[in-house]
Amino acid sequence: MPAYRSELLNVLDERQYTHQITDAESLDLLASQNVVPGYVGFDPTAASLHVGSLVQIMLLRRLQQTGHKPIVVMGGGTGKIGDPSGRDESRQMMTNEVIEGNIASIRKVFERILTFGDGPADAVMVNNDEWLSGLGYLDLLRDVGPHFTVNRMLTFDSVKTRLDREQPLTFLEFNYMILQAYDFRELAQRYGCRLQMGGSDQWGNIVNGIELTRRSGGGELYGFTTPLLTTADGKKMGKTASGAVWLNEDMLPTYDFWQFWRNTDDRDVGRFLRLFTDIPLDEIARLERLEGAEINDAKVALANAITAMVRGEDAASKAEATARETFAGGAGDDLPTLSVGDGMSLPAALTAIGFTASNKEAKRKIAEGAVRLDDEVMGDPGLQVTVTGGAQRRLSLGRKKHGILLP
RNA sequence: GGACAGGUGGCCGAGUGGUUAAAGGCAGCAGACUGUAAAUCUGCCCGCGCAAGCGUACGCUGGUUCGAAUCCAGCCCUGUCCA
Repeated sequence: MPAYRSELLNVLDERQYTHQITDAESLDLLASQNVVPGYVGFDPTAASLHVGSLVQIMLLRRLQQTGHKPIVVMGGGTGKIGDPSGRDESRQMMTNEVIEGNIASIRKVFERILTFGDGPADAVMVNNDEWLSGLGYLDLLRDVGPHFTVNRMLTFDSVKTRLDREQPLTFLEFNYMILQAYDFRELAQRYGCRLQMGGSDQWGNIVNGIELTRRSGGGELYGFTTPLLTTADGKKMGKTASGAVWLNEDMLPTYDFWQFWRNTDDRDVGRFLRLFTDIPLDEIARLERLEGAEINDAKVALANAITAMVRGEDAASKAEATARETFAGGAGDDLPTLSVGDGMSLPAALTAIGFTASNKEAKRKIAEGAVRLDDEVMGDPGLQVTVTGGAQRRLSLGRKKHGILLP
């Protein structure tokens, strides 16, 4: 473990974000003497980022926590193209209005995690469409074209895997890396940005930006990547059963967000605590030593900390309270609710509350004995569910999905 | 532009005229076991319907046939090689 002189690299190292650094020594020196503006790029392909992007978001948070300036770059321009990295299919192109809407929505989460403003270490958010959309093709070719050889571009993983698999890679996507390199140089000029961070799959793109800038006399820039984050059972972060784990509240209820972290694999708990929370390292070490059922305390701490950061303190404590009540057999008020009116068939209720995707699936679950009403197994798919008076009933699918039925 | 090979359910991938809502695998959901974990075993896994049944589905559009994912024609898309 090399001890760095800058707080930035020490923190990143201790919390295990480090995968590769282009020139650790120089970056370390720079960060120990100056405020370093650094950026991470995000694609506004949806109205929310999901937990797969959280490591990168945390990089910006750590940057700010150690006194530097985070720049959130929204790939409004590059988003029109689509990064071929890790993708085997081309993305759909989006209209400007959709992209604008997505950026505004994504910004809400960043405002919780970073401090925005005009100060030297305040975060800023920029859209690379600002400079990319105005580029003239011939100008770009003359300016940037000479610095890239196709030979080299063909060696990049993102390109190679596509070609090896005999899958299409359009010229449009092939140009992605050039535009990302252009971004880095542009950010260096506009904001004095010196550092780009990202997942390990971005290494090639980052290095391109550094080289482009150096070759065109723009000075020395640095790159930092994190390891590709997978869960202990080898899956990519961010996707679960019912889809992506979205950061935005309107895309995923806070209770479900909290549950996602509460259900973390034992083996991931320590790592996630370091990466995704500000909990001090010695406290994390203590939590990590918990064994057997006690490790559940660490999972609650994890879920609370992340939920508080992304959704707010209140939302987090509500989710925790609901979970505690619910798993003790009660019904917390953060659970999904459904009004059944004068009565509703059981399968229809299961689908309406979002536990099953179709009535058909609901009936199968009923037949499997997975559906309970007030903790009593319901085996009759024809059952009409009613709620009388001011009462409420608890509808459950499996051990984990619970909801409240109202009249 | 030419030759050849392809386009199947969330993904991968069988299937060359009926018994195919379509093998198998992955992912997923549920049950058992547990600690709201993992691993393991079991069941399920297009939709509507209580059900009988019906409706959709194998790139698109037509056609042949009692019957087509499977045969024919045209079109669209992808890859490899050639020009």
